[in-house]
Amino acid sequence: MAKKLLLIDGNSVAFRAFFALHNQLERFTNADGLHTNAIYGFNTMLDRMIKAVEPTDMLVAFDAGKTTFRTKMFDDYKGGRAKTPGEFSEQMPYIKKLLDAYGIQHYELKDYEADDIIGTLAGQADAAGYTTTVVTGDRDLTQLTTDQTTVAVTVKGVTEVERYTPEHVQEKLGLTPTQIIDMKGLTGDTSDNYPGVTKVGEKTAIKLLKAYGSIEGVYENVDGMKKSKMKEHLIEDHDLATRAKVLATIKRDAPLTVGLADLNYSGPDVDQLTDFYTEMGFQSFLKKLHVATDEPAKPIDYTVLTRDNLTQLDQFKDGKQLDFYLEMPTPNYHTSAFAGFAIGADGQWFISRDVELLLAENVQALLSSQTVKKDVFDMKRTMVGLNRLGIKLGAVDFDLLLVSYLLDTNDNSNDLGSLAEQHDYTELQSDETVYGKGVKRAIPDDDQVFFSHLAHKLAAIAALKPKLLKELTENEMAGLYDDIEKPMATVLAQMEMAGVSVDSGTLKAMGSQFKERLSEIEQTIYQEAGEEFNINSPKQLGHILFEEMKLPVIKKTKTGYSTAVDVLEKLAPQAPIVANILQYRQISKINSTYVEGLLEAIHSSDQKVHTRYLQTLTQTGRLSSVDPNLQNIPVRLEEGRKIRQAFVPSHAGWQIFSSDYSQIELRVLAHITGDHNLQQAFKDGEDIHAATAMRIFNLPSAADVTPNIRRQAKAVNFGIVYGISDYGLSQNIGITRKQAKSFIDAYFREYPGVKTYMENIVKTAREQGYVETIAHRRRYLPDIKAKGFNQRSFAERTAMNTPIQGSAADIIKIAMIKMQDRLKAEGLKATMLLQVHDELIFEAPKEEIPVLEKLVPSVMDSAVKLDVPLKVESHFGDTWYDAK
DNA sequence: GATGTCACG
DNA sequence: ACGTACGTGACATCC
Repeated sequence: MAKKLLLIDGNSVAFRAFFALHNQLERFTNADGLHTNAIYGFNTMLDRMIKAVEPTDMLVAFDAGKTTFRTKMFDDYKGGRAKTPGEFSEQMPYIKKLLDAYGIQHYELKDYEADDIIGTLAGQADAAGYTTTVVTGDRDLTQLTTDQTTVAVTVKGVTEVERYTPEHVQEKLGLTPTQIIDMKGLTGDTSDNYPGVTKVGEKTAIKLLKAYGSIEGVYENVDGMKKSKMKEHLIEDHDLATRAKVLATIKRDAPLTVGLADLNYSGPDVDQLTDFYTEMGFQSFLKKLHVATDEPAKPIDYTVLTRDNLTQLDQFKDGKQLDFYLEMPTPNYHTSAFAGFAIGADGQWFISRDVELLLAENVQALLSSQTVKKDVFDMKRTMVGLNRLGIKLGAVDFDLLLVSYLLDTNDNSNDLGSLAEQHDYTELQSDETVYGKGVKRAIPDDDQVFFSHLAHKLAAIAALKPKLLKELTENEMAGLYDDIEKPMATVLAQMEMAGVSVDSGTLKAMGSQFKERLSEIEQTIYQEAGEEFNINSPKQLGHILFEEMKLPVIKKTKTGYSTAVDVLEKLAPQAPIVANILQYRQISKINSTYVEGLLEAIHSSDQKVHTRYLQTLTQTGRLSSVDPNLQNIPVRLEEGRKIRQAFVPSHAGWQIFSSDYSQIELRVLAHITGDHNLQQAFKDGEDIHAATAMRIFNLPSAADVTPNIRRQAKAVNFGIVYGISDYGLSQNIGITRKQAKSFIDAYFREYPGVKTYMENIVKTAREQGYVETIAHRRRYLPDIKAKGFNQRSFAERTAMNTPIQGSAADIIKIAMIKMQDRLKAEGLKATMLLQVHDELIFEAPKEEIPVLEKLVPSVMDSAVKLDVPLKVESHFGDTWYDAK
């Protein structure tokens, strides 16, 4: 196995940890009065790094004492430093004790600093082909960076690190890692108290090194430099620079008495660590430790169900409730195999791997019964799964997944075990623990292991039901659950099962056209660039555009030059290659995601795609769609829109019918803010963007609203919904920040109710910790009180946006439930297929189209009663493309 | 697995 | 001065 070495600069990280938690110094003491903040912080860092690196070998290096070869060389090395606080020193022995419990080597060497130990080992590790990570709080160690050695420097506290690779050093400083030593030589180091060349700081040093490569190079050329103060200083301080370089150079050949062979890391000694945490009073680590150490599952009673004992289930016939769980090993329940099931109540659990047993008459009767209530985890998944076996699931009472999502959208997991644990039910292991993860994930062969896991799942559902339903009622969300989300799950299951027919012939034809065009554009681009490269690689593309072709850099990303559309659009006039790249990107996106991706998703059995709507994912209450995502099929640009021609009705003589809410979010805004002017505009049926334009730009008549002015007003309207900032608006429509600010001020002046609402909703969020939608859907916003401006601002914008986006989601969900009822009640063949946030898409026999044209809008616009009217527009045609 | 990019509302 | 629009998912690249 590949060796991965983690080297930690003990003193430096401990010191960082001490100061990161310095303001909490008095909170962090154990029963004996020992300060523990540095130990705690060190442990946190250790856990994170071990998790991130997954090292096979580890060592923590410490400084040995006051004197080192550096102080021998220069008395005042690290002189003038403030005395180490006693509260810090007292913790050092315990950090070493912590390391012992972790089974991690630690080492110090007389006359050498921790850096030198690390430098030496990292060098040996590179030579031996290890991958090495160095953790330190000291930027100087970045000189150790190589292709195999990454240096992670702590920033802000100890848990966040900046990773230096040779590329990152190059990008940040424009230097190679070894040139960092020369830089330190030129600049000196005030914290280590040694001077370099007078008046030479980082900037000057980098410039010199870029020109001459090294300190030696600088001095070889110093005579030829033109006369300047800098030249004088360089000559005058030559000795200082030479000495500083030696001081800054980390030893790669310290006489260590440990070697790579001694560093094997195989995990902590849990007993020893438990004792240590107990001594330190680290409750949270104690808890984590015992969660992390896969405790064996608690024994649980269950009965293996067979053909011979099926009648035992008849005891539940007259029962009021029954727990049921159907295990499918992969996420996509439209295609997953069946691994088994569990059924029962009140601690009587019946388990089997054989889902055929569910087809037995008495079992089917229980599942489809309208009087025997079922408690499950993920009813939609269960319904679709059972449907594949030809079984209906009737009368679901409690869906643990759905309820726990509603209670807190933040901690939603799709794993029953993790979810149960979040609600303090710890007897159920996670699927990852029992089944494994990644390629190793598999249903256990061992019946005992698998069956007890399934039995535990039922036990968890049963145990959590009363508690969670009580919380739901306390939070006024019982109605949301009973009247919206639960029926919604059934409707969604039906839509998913129905699926949408996709004409693969159309897609394939489009695909070959796209491929042809792509290779043409590709050749043009290569010619314009003068070389071949991977256009899909932002890294290579950035190199070509900004280094080879020297185009101006407009925006940078974390890792390099940004090549996003807005950047490329600005560059397009300067070089023809840019327009071609944009074209290439557009087509390649359409082809890979929507032609090839969609073709992959077509079920060969019925030539349809069956998406899965994720009902318990978004923070606002919207749905999301995966596998394939049918909520982002292109529409804005004609090129992509053509993809919709491949979405066709599943029967001859049928058509696609679509209805969408017009401006639903702005209508919701008008409703919940109660703003008179905004409400009036909708009541009068005005063009809302034009109306806003007239108001904020103070235009006398509708004739004065030019398309451009309307576009700007539209952006302001959107901005308001998103929780506006002047900067955001200015970026969006390309105006100055000041102009944007004046637009916003004007908006709030004209719509004062909106202003009051925005102020109040943020205040409410701060006071109660959450915001809610018209259907009482909650979103908790813990960051609303965050110290960081950025975090807090984000939470504030979210507080403004969520009630709007979320209420719109509530409305269309209600409409969908009513719609499905009406289709059935009216005896229509029309089928609801898709939901795209504010629109519903159906397929129907041509004859039913006139019916739908009346029925769908009337159901949608009467779904809820708002203070403003809801408006719905409809379209239809032979394909989704034509329903426009 | 993270990152950048781009498709949608 | 902070550094930004809200909510999603899929793909390709590169480590």
